[in-house]
Amino acid sequence: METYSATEVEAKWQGRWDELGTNLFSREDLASAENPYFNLMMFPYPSAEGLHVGNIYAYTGADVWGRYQRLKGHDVFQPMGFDAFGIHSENYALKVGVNPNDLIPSNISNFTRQLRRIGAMFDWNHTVDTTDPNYYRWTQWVFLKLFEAGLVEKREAPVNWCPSCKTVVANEQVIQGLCERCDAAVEQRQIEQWFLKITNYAQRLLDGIEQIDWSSRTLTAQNNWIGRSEGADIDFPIVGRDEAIRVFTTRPDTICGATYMVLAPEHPLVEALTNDEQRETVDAYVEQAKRLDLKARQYVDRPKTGTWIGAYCENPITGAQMPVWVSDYVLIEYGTGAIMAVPGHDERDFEFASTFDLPIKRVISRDGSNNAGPMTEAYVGDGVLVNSGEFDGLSVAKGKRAIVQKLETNGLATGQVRYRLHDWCISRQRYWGPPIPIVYCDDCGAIPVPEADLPVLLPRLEQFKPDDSGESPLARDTDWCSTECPECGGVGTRETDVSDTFLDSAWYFLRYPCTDSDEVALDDEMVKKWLPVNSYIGGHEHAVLHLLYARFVTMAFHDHGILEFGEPFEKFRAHGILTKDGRKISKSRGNVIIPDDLIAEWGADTVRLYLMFLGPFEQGGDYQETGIRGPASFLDRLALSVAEASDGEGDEHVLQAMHRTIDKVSSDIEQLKYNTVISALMEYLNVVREGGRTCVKQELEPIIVMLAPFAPHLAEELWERLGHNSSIFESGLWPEADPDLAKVETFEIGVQVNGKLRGSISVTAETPEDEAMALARSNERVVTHLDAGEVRKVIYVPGRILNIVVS
RNA sequence: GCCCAGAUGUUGGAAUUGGUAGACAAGCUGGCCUUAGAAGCCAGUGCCUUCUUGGCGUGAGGGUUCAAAUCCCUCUCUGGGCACCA
Repeated sequence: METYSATEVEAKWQGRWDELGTNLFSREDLASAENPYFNLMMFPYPSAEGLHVGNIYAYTGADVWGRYQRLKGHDVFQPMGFDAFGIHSENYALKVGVNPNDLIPSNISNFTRQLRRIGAMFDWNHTVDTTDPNYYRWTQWVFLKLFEAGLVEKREAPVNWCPSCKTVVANEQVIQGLCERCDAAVEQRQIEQWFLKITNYAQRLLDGIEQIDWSSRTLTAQNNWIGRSEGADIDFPIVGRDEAIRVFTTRPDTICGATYMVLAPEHPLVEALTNDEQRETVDAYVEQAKRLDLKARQYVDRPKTGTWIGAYCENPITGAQMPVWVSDYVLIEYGTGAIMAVPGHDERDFEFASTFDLPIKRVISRDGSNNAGPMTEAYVGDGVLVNSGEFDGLSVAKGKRAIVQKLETNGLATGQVRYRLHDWCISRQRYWGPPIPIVYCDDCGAIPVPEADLPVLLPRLEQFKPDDSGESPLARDTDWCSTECPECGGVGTRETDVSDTFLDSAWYFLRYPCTDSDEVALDDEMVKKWLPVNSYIGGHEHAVLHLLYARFVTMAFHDHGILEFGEPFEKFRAHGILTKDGRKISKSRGNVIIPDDLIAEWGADTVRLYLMFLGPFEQGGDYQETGIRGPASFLDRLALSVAEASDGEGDEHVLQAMHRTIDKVSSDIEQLKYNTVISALMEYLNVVREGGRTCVKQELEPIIVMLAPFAPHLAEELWERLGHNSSIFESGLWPEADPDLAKVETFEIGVQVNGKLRGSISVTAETPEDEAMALARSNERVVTHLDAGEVRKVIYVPGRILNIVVS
C-alpha cells in the first residue's frame, strides 16, 4: 500500500513555505502583527563538524513550541543566528591552519542547510552572525552604552601566564598546572583588563528571580552563583599599631572562638605587618603563592599552607591576642581578603589549626552543655554559645545579633551583605572577537570610540596566532593600532584586546527584530512590539553565565533608559540532554551522531517525532536507533488512514476518545511533555483503527493539527489531502476539547480487600458507596476474600478506588 | 565537601500527583500475508508459582497510611554544576 514518501513531501512543503514566505516576516509584518509571540532558542556556535543530533533535539523541541503557539493563533517570530566569534572557533582555525574569516562562512552555510532540512520555521530574513561587522558594530555600541552608564572599569586582574610561551592561557588550557602546549608550569600574572560591573546588580539579579517564569533548576543555579551571604565586617585592632584588620564573617557569634587571623597573600597589610624576623619566610611564601596557576590555587583538597607574619591582633570581644598568619586558603577577591579563624567551628580553619598547632576552642555547643575534652572536628551546626563570657547561653542567631550590636557601639563592626558573584572580565588577549572600542592617548587616557566611528573593524590578520608578546595578535598590526585620539585629535593607540564571546550573546535577542535597521542597534518600535522574549529554550549549561549576563545587560539598559523592561526572558525552559545507550554523547567518547544520514533515510518528520518521543523534553532521553521504527510506522499508519478515510459522521466512541486526547495533549504540551503528547496521539490512532475499521475524515483532522508541531511537513500534506487548500499553520487551528464528550462516564475502578487488589467494578462518578459495595459483592474473588472476616471499614473514593478493610 | 537532578520490565519511558504499577513504543516469541521484509495485520511478553489460583515486585533498609513508585527518615549508586566564598 502506497503511503507517502518523506523525501518528496518534505521537499514539496519546504519549497512551498519558502515560496509563500510562510515563516518570514517583512518589516511591515513585524510592525503590524496583532498577536506577537517571540519564540527564542539559543543560537549555535557554528562548528566545522556541523549540527549533531543533540542540537537537532534542542531545536526541534523549541520549534515544536513555536509551531504550537502558531497553531494557537499567535504571530510567532522565530529567528536563528550564529554565535561565531570566540576561542572555540579560533582554536579550531589554528589547529587546521585556516583563517577563521574563511572558515566561519562555510560553517554557517552548512549549519543553515541542516537547520533548513529539519523543517523548523525559522525566519531567515532576521538572522544574526556575531562576526558580521553589521552585528559587532552594535556589540561595541553595547559596550559604549555600559561605559556611559558607569558600568565599565579597567583594573588589574590575575590571568594564567605561561612563562615559556609568554602568553595568556585560558583555564581550560592549563592541564594539571602545566601549559597544554609546552608543559611549562603556568603561573598567575596581574594584567590590566576591562570589567563590566555586574556586581552592582547582584541584589537586583537576585530579586528579579521572583518575577520570572524559568525552570527552577536554572533559577537555583543563578541563586547559588550570586551567592548572597549575610554577616558583619569586624575590625580587629593590630597590637602596637593604630590600625585594624577588617574581616567579613557570617558567624560573628563565634568570635570568642577566634584564635588567630589569616590574610590572603595579596593582602596589602601582609607587607606592612611582617616583622624583620619573618620577612624572608613570608616573602618566600607569598612568592610561591603567586606562582601557582589560578586553577591549582583553587584546588580544595590541597593541604593547608601558610606562615606567621610576626604580628598580633586583639580580639575586640575577649581582648585576647591572636597571631596573624598569611595563607592562600584565604582569597583576596572575596570579602575583605582577611578572616578571623575559628577552628572550632569552621572546617578549613580546623584543618589549618591542626596543621600548625594553633589553639582550637569550642564556643558553640549543640545542647548548651560545656562539653569537656578537645574537639576532633569542627562543629558547624546550630546550638548555644559557651565559653563566650556574657554571651553564654544565647542561641547562634541571638548571639550573632548581640555581638554585632555590642561591637557596633564601639564602631568596630557593621552588618554587611556580600555576594560571591564577581565582576565580569571581558578582556581577551586574542584575535577572534570584536575589538574593544577604546583608544589610548598619552594626554587623555583611555577614551571610548565615538558611536559614529563604529564599527572598529577587526582587521584580517594572516598571522593570528598568539605570540610571545603577551598581547593580543592585534597589537602586531601597527597600522591598525595607530589612530587619532577621539578627544584631542592627537596620537592615539587602539585597545588591542577583544571582548568576550558572552558579550556578543548577552544582547543578540534584542537585535533580531531590528535587523532591518542599519542606523540604530535597536529600533524602538520593534523592541516595544516584540520584547521581552516570550519564551526562551536552551541548554542548562548556560544557566549562569549567558543567562545572567543577558539579564544584567537588560537591567543596565533599562536603568540607562534604553529599554522599558528589566527582564529579557519572561519564560525560560532548559531542555534535557540526549544520551546514547545511557552514556553522554561526546567527541572524546566517539559516539557523536551526525543527523544528516538519519534524516536522509527516515525523513525529517520521523526524526523529529522520534527525538521528541524519547523522553520528557526537559529531562532529555536516550537515543537508541532501533526505536525510530515506532514513530515511523505511526506516521505511515496515519497516512494510510487518511488515504482510506471517507466523509461522514464520526463514531461516538471514537469522538469521545478524540476529545479526551485533545484534553490530554493540550495540557501535556504546555508542560513540554512531548513524549506523552505523542503517545496520546498514538493511542488515539490505535482507537481509530481498532479492529481494522476504516475511519472518517472528521476523526482524523484534529489529530493532524496536534501532530503538526512535531511532523510539520506530513501534517501539511495530509491536511491538503483531506481537501484543505490553505496551510495548516495559517489560522490558529488548535482544537478545543468539548467537555461533554471528553468526560469519562464509566470507570473501571479497582476493588481492594485490605489494600490488595482483588477485582474491579464498573462505576460512574455518581455511583454511591452502597451501590459500589453491592457491585463488589457480586465479584466472586472479592467475596472469597471478604469471607475471611468481618468488614471493619470501607474506603470509597468515587472514580478511584474501593478498599474494604476486613479482619 | 556543597548544591541540583535522577534510579520503575530486556530497553526508552508512562502512572490522573497518595488510589488497579508497567500506558505508548522498541526488542523478543509465535502466527497470518508475502518471491522477499527494516512493510502491513493478529496474539503473547515484570518475576516466581501448585499456571483461570496465589505470592513477590518501582536502587537498599526502616517508617506514616485503609492504601506508597509517589510522603518522612537513613543509606547506596548515577549524571550535572560549583568548588578554600569565611
